Amino acid sequence: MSLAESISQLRIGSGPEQEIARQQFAQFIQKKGLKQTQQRALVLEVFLGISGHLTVQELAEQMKTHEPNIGLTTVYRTLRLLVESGVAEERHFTDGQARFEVAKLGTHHDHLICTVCGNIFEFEDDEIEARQNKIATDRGMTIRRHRHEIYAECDSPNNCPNNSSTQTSSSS
Amino acid sequence: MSLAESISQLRIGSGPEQEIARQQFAQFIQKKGLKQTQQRALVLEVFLGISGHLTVQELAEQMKTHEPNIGLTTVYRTLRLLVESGVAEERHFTDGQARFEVAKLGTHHDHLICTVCGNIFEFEDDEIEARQNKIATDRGMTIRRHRHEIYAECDSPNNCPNNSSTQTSSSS
DNA sequence: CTATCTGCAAAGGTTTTGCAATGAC
DNA sequence: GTCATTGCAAAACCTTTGCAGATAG
Repeated sequence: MSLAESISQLRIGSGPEQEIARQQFAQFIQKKGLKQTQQRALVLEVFLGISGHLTVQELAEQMKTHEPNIGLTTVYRTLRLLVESGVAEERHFTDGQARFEVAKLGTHHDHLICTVCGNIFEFEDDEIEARQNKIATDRGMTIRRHRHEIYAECDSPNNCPNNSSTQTSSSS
Repeated sequence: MSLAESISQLRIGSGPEQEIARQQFAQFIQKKGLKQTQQRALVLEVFLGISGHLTVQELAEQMKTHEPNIGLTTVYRTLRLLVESGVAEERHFTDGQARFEVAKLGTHHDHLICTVCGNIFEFEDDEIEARQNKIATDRGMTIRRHRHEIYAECDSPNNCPNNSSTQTSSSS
């Protein structure tokens, strides 16, 4: 089957993190009494293979290069399962679209978003994390999670790999 | 006209912050060659009068108590102008809906959200702001704005004024 | 074989757009 | 008088749901 071949191909070049994610998802599927299907495997592999913050549309596009018959609905449903299983994380930036990224367990990474080219960088700062904890504990509260997004303009567009493509019309 | 009367009424009780916002919006309108209309004034006044994070629907509802004929489209369009002018800020929490809040000029207020009672506190931390700036400038970027939300649980529910109800109003 | 899964189409909800009439300047 | 603005309806958009056929266990 070409679908199975695609999945095997995609697996080449994967690291230990991907392996953990696969096991995590497989366990989740079993525990819930669900079934392991080729479509789910494909969604997982494509998702793991792409590092970034993907919309469902972008993911579905990539998916279709491997299996044109895959339905948008399946991508949505599988993505929800991936979030439930802890493999993926769902985020909402300023546009109305949901974006998904690989959940990196333990490491908090926040986002620096370029308002010129839409590029998304990740950052982490222990000092900020520490101050956050203080802010919460000062009020007798315990942090569950947090979200930190910085929207900035790149001074030199060379920074941004995709400054000439996918422009979102903004002029001010 | 009842619309004008509504606007006048709404203005009563406003503080200096609202006055600044009005001027800012008026300047924006003029600079852009746009026109000052009663609908825009009403949207602005209702928006300024409500402290909180409102969806367009909620705002439109409030609007209709003053002027039933106002269209949802106008609310959307005016809200966009308010964001452009810097008077309002648009946010996206986990649901798909956009929420708007009054942009408090100069003072960055970030959010500490209690996951137990839904209360929203505001905080500000110079150290965090400084680290943010460094993160952006290190990559040759200039910060336009940022978004920092901490989700936490209150240890002692007494902290939270509205832990027993579902109020979203703040007491400052 | 049975229960889940898939893909299509249709529905759901939020936001945008086209257009004739209205209103601001 | 001119050009932006309004409100309605319709479209566009993202996401979910219903259903008959296909598939995993």
